[in-house]
Amino acid sequence: MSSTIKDVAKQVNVSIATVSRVLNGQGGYSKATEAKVLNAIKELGYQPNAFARGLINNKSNTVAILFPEVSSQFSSKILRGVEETVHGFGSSVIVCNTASHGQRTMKYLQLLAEKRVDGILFVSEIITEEYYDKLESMHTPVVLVATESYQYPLPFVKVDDKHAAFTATDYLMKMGHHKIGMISGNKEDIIAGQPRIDGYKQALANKGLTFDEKNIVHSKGFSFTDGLDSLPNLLEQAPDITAVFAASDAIAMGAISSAYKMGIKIPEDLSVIGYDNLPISEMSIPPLTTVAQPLEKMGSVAANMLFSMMNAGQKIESRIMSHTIIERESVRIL
Amino acid sequence: MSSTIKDVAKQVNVSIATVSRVLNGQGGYSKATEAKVLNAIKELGYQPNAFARGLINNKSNTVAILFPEVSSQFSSKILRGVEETVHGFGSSVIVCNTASHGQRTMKYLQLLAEKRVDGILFVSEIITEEYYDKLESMHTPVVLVATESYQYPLPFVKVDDKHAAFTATDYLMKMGHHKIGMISGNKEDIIAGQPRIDGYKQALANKGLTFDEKNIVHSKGFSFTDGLDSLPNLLEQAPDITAVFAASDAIAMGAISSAYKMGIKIPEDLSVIGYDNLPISEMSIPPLTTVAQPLEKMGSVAANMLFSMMNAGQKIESRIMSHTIIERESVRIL
DNA sequence: GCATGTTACGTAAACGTTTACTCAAATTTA
DNA sequence: TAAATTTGAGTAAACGTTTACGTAACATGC
Repeated sequence: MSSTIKDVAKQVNVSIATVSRVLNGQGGYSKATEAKVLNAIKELGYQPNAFARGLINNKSNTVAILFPEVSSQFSSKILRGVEETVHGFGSSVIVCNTASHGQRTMKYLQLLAEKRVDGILFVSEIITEEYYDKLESMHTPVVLVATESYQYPLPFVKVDDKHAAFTATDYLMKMGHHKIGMISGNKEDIIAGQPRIDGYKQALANKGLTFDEKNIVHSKGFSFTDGLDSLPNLLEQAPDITAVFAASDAIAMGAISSAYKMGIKIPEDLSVIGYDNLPISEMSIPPLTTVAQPLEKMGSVAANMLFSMMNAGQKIESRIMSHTIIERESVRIL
Repeated sequence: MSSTIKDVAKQVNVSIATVSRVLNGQGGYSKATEAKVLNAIKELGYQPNAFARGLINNKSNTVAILFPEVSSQFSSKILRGVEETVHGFGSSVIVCNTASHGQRTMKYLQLLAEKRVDGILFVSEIITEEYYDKLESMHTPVVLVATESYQYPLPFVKVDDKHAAFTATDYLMKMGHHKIGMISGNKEDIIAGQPRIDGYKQALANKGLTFDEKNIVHSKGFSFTDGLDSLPNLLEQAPDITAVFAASDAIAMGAISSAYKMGIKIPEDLSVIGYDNLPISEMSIPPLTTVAQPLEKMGSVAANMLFSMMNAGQKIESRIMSHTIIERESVRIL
C-alpha cells in the first residue's frame, strides 16, 4: 500500500542505505543525491515505518502513563504537563486507566512490555510487589508521580504532603483560627492520607495547640461527595471549629456545598482551605483558598526525568516540588 | 536483553513456527508441546515483540485521539470512554494535545502515520483541507467526536447542538421564563457556536417570542472566565432578563460566580442553565441545571465505530447522541 | 496393502528498516 | 607522481515475528 524505502531507492536509483542515510541526516552523500532523494520521498508520499525502525533500534518513542482515574482534573493536569514535554522530545504518550485495579494494571504492563515503551509514569498509585517485579523485568525507566514507594527504589516527583498539610494548617492559624477541623480523606492512604493528617497535627502542636480527635473526620476517599457527606459529621463532633482543612479540593468543594445547604456561610461562619489547586477551586463560591501542587509542572518534570534516565541510563534523584498557598476567599481573617 | 521466540524454540527444541502457533493459539500442535512451550515462555519471561508483529501484520493495536486541550473536564470525560473501550479491544490509546494549532496537529499526524496507528479520533476540532489530505494519505479510519465536517465525508458522533440548545431554551420557557438571555461562546465556531445560537432563537420563535439582539452576548470562547466577564455585559444590555442560557457549563459557572459578586442570587434573581453536564456542574452553588452531552458514552461509541471500520472496512454511519436536561437547582420556576 | 487424509511440525521468505563492512573514485598530501 | 586520505555510495546481515509451503508419521477406508 504505502511506499517503502525501497521504492524511494529505486526511483532515485540509489541503494536503500543511501536513502536511510539522508532520512537520518547522517551524512555520507552529496548535495545532489540528497535533493533527489528528498524529492522522491515527497513525490511518493513515503512515511518511514516505525515498526521497522523500532525493531532495529529497540526504541518506540513512546512513553506510558498510568492513572487510577484518567478523567479527573488532577490526572488531566498532570497529563497536560507530561504530554507537552514528551511531545517536545518527539515521542508520544499512551494513557492507561488502571482504576486502581491490580489485574487491570498488570494487563496494561504486559501490553506496554510488548510495545516496548521507553518509559513509564505511575501516577498516584502505590507500587505492589507484583508491579515492581514486572517493571524490573521490563528494564524500563519508571518514575512515580504524586506518590512514592518506601519499599522499592523508584524515583518520584511529588509534593511533601506532610509539609504541605502543615503549611495549610499553619496558614489557618496565622489567620487567627484556633479551633481547626480536618476532613482527612482516606486515612489508609499511605501517601495522601496519613501524612496530611500528620502535617495537620504537627502544625497544631507547633503552636502549642492540643490535637483533639473530635476535630477530625476521615472520609472514604478524596471526592466531592466525601466532602459533602463529611462536613455535617465534623460539625456535629466539633461544633465550635471556625475553620476546616480539607485534604483535597474536591473534599473542600463538597464541604462548601454542604455548608451552603446547611445555611452556613463561607467564610463568615466557617473558613475552609483545600489541597491541590485544581481548576475548580477558582470556580468555587467563594473562590477556594488552597495549597497548590504544581501538577502540570510535576508532569513535565517527571517526563524530563524519564528522558534523562532513558538517555543517560543513570539513576535519577527524586524531586520534592514546592507547594504554595493560593489565597482566595474561603478563609476569613479573625 | 529480553528473550525472543528463538530462545523459547531452542529451549523446547521445536521450531519458532511452532512457538508462534501456540502463541497465537492457531492449532497444529499437540497438547504436550503446547504445555512445554507455555512453560518455557513463563520460565524465560518471554514477551512477544510488538515491533516484529506490527511489521508483519501492519497493525499497531493503537489508536490516537487528538484534543484541542487535553486537560479539560470535557476532554477527560471523552477520553475516559475511549480508553475504556479501546482497552477492551486489547489496544492502547495515544493522546495528542493539538492546542488547536495547525502545525502541531500536522506534526502529530505525521508521527501517527509513522507509528501506523489503526485509527484516529478527532475531538472538537474542525477539519481543514490539510488535515483531510493527510488523513486520506494515511488510509486510516477516522471518526470525529463532538464535531463534524460539512466538507469531508468523515463519520462523527455528537449531540445535535441546535436541538440541544433548543431544548435548553425551551426548558427555561416551560419553567415560566419569557425574558431569556444567552451567553453564546465563540459565535465563529461552526459547531458549538452558531448552532447553539440558532437553537436558542428557534425555541424563542417556536413560542412566539421575538428575538432581541440585546439579549445575547458573544464571548470569546467557552471558558469560565468568558462567563465571568460576560454576565455583567449581558445584564447591562438586558437588565430585565430572568434567565440565561449559557453555551457551556464553564460559562455558566463563570456567570454564577459573577452573579455572586454582584449580589445577584441564583436562582432567585436569575436562573441559569448550562450545556455539557461536566462534573463541575454538580459542584456548583447552587448545583447547575444543564443539558447533558453523554461525553463518556460518546467516547465509547466513537471508539467502537473506529473498530468497526478497522475490521469491516465499511463506511460507518454517523451517530447523533441524544441530549437530556439534568434538572438541578439553578433554574427557578416562575 | 495401497491410496488418501490428517496431524504435527520444520524451513525459509517476507515485513521495512539500520548499519557494519566494503570499495571505487576523487581529492589531498608529500 | 605516487601514496594516503576522504567522499559517496553499495551489499548484506540483522532485528523478531508470521505464514505459505513442504513433509514425515500416522490413521483411515476399502
